[in-house]
Amino acid sequence: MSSNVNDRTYHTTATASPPVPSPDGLLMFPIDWPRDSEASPKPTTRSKRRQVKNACTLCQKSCKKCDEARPCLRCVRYGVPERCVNSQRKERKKGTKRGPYRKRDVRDQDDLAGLPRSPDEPQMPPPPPPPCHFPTAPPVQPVFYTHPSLYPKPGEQAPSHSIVCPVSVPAQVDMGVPYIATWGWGYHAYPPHYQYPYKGYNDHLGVVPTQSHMNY
DNA sequence: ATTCTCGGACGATCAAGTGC
DNA sequence: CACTTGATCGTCCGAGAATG
Ligand SMILES: [Zn+2]
Ligand SMILES: [Zn+2]
Repeated sequence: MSSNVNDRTYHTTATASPPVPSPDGLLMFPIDWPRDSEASPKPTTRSKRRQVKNACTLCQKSCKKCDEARPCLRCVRYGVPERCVNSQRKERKKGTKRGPYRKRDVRDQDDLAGLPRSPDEPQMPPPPPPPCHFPTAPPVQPVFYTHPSLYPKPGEQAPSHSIVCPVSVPAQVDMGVPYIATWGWGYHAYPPHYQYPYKGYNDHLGVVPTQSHMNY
C-alpha cells in the first residue's frame, strides 16, 4: 500500500486560490467547485465528493468534472457551449435475482465479505470493463474558435488576429473539444473551415491541442 | 517540464428483498 | 405499503506514462 486511497482529502479548502500547477487543465483555475455544503473548517475531515447527475459528453469523455449547468463550465471555458449536451444513461437491468439480504448488525464479520449471498446465486461472474473512457471519440472537426458568431465566412482571409478572452485558459486541455490554449489571457480564434494548423494533434479520444502543439 | 491517458476509488441510483 | 440492502452504473481523482 503505497498511498492509502481511503485517505483522500478532497480539497475542501481550495476556494479562491491562485492557479495551481495541477495536471488538470480546468481545475488549474480557481473554479470553486462546491465540494460539500458544510465545508468543515478542518481539512483533515474528508468531505464527500459531489458528483453531477449527468455529465456532458465532453466531460465524460475526458473523465473530468462537469457541472449541472448546460452548457457546463468546462464547455463555456473552452468556447464550445453549443457542444455541451448530456450524455445518455442506459437503463438499469431488471429481474436480477439477489438472494436473501443480511441484517445490518450481523455484517462486518469480515469473513462474510466476499462470500456469495446465496448458495445458488452465482452473483455477477464477469465484471464488465469500466464505463469511463470512450473507446473512440466521435468524429470532430479539428478546429477551434471562440464563438460561432466570430467565424469568418468561407473564402475569407485566415484570421491573423487574436481574440481576447475574458478568462485565462489552462495550459492543458483534455476535454474533447477543439480548443486552443493560450498562456496569458487571450487566444487565437479560427473558423471551422480552416485546417488545423498544429502538428501532433491527437484527435483520438477527443484530445485537443495544447501549448506543445502550437508552433507558429 | 508539460501534457495526456486511464485505473480504479468513490458516489448515486434504484430494483430486489424484507417487514409490517 | 414503506423501508432496507446491495448491485449496478456513472463520475472524475490523480498517478503514471508519454511527449516535447
Ligand atoms: Zn461538462
Ligand atoms: Zn459541457
